[in-house]
Amino acid sequence: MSGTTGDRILDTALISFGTRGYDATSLDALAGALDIRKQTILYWFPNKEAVLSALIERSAAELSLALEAGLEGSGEGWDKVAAIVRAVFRLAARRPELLGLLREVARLGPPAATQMVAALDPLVQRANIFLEAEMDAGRMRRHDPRLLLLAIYSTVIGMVTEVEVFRAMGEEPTARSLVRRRADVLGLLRSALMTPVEG
Amino acid sequence: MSGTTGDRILDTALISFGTRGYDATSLDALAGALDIRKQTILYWFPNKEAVLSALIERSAAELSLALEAGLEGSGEGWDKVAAIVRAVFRLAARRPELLGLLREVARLGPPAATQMVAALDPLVQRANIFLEAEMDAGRMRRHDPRLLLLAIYSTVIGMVTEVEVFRAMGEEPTARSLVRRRADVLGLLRSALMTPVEG
DNA sequence: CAAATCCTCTACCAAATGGTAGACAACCGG
DNA sequence: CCGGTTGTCTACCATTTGGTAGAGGATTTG
Repeated sequence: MSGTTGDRILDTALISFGTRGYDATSLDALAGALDIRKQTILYWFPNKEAVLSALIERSAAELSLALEAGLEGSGEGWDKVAAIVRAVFRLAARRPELLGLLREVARLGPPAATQMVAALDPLVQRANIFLEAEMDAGRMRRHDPRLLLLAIYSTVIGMVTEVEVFRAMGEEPTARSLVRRRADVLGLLRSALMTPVEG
Repeated sequence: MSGTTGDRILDTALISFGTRGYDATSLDALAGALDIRKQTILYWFPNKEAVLSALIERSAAELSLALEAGLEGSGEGWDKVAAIVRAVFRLAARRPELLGLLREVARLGPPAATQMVAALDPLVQRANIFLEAEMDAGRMRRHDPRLLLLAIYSTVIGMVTEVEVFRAMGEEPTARSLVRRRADVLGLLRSALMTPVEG
């Protein structure tokens, strides 16, 4: 995967924290998955919390990178929103742990959640500015941009990370099902966000 | 709060599982909060998992009761959706643990998630039938009703339970902020779901 | 080549966890 | 008033947890 043992630890921690959860991942289990001893982890990080903290920083960076692309390129208006939503679904398919971690950290609360939100702040700012501009241009319905962002976040992240609910409802977590969900979310969001075209 | 010690245990477990989480709640802590010994818990329930299981059953019933009311009374079309969303927000204000538990159980996965979904199945069925009828009547945009339900679920539950994200973003969890979120969600959902009135 | 640095390991440890065994008091029907 | 049931407790226990202490091999550096 990557260079130092420290990096490998974070790689594995991402998967385990992002799927099983932080509490449910013991240092021993983490070490076991890497075929090293727990003391090696504690050499690279002073304690378990520090592993999470470093992981948050790294993951926020990767998340930002993946989504900034959407905010950067690709037209404006709805196209841009769609591009970002697509980017999130792409992440859900290729790196589900990353979104899982986001959710887990949100659940853990401070200080982890605070750190994650802080690390994602630039992204949030850009999104806010974009949304306001769209509203000013009359392409999007007026809303409090912060609330709007959180609503979009809830919807998309939920549709992408509530694996267990889907499984329990009989939806197998296949690539096909993910595509269907994406189409649905896109349709819903367009109706919800965009002002109807007149003509 | 209520009758038997078994009930009191569930009362307290609801709060703790629903806010701190299942893993983060030890039997000792649970007992401590009730000023009893952990062995008393293990007298009423064979093990920790059984506490969760009983709690799920009880909470699903309460949840159903609170929401069935919305599905039962109050007009049709949008009014009904709004009534249910309002019911959820009312729960968020009065019994946040209940929604917290829902979320926690969804995260825990089988068997807990499966049990919860099964217990809520009647509610889901009714909601599905309602949505299909609305679509057939042309009042709502066409969607796969299951996906639609999950999208609404994600949005509303997210906006109501992602306390930590809101806090980390500087939104204090006040009653006022909850009301604003409710208004926003209602607005968004109406645009997303309902076919525009023509005339 | 010696000394320091870097990295991983073995050996522990105290605290907490879920759970078992069984004493003991209160209560209740015959 | 007595035998059984019910409910809570004390006393343990094995396992797991996050973490410490420090030995020892490799690698770099003077």
